[in-house]
Amino acid sequence: MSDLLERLRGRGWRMTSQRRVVAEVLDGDHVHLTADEVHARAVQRLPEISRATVYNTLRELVTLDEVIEVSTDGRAKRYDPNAHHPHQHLVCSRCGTIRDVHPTGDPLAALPEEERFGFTMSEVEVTYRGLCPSCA
Amino acid sequence: MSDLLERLRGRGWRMTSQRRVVAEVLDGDHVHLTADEVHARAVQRLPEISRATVYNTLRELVTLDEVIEVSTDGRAKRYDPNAHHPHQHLVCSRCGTIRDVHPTGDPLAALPEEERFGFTMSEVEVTYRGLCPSCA
DNA sequence: ATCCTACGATGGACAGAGTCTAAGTCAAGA
DNA sequence: TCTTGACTTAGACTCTGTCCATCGTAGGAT
Repeated sequence: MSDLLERLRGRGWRMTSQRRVVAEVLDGDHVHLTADEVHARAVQRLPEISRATVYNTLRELVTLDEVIEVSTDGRAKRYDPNAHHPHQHLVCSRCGTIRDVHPTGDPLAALPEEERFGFTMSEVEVTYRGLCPSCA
Repeated sequence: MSDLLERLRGRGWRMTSQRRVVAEVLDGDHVHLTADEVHARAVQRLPEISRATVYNTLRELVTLDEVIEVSTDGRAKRYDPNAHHPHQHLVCSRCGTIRDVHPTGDPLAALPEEERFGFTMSEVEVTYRGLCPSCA
């Protein structure tokens, strides 16, 4: 993650304690936190940090492709720091747990030319749903 | 869609004018409307219908697998009446247009056993993203 | 080391999407 | 026709996220 801080600095990011803390929180464990969860953890380390700053910082990290935004449930978006290894998500329909998974093959290839309607394809997002072992 | 009304009646649904109107709106053109868009169209036909009723009815239709809930943009959920033909979605990253598409093969098959982490798989949701001809 | 200033942080108001509740209404079976 | 529980309503409320005016400070210039 010091990598991340380095990269950001290299891109002209002004390094503030708030931004550092947000980056550190994301680096913690590779879970998929909501913005408010990130905020809650950030507050542990830097009590004055505001919600707006966390939202702003997350938005920037997404723009810079350092973090992926995932919305698996139509409620709060979740932030996935594992942005440099292409992967998809497996979600438990009951408890909402999210796991990163790696399907075989290129999912884009499954869409035949005549089903692309002249679109310029750029990405595919796959969400597998089911029950996790504890919920099943 | 009269089919739908029949099926719902068969399942013990109390048939009210509000529910009928919501079903008719969904049957209109096969676009992917948000709940508030459904409400706006329902009001044309039944001015007193309330937002809460539209939300309730949509939720029930989703529970009964008569309509699919799609959240492609992390904002308002959209409702897809094409629930009886399995399909996926192609979304324009700029204008948000959604098209139903039919990939080849079973997307579930792409997830190898060892990547399922003991989950009982039930469905896969694939969203292709790109620019539509008008936006490209 | 200090000064400047533009970029970033703050918090509180605001907005969009959706849910809940208490009270009123009505579909459909007796 | 009567009855009753399911359905509807309006509006308050919650949750997620954005905006704005103001204040603070990182980091280059001196």
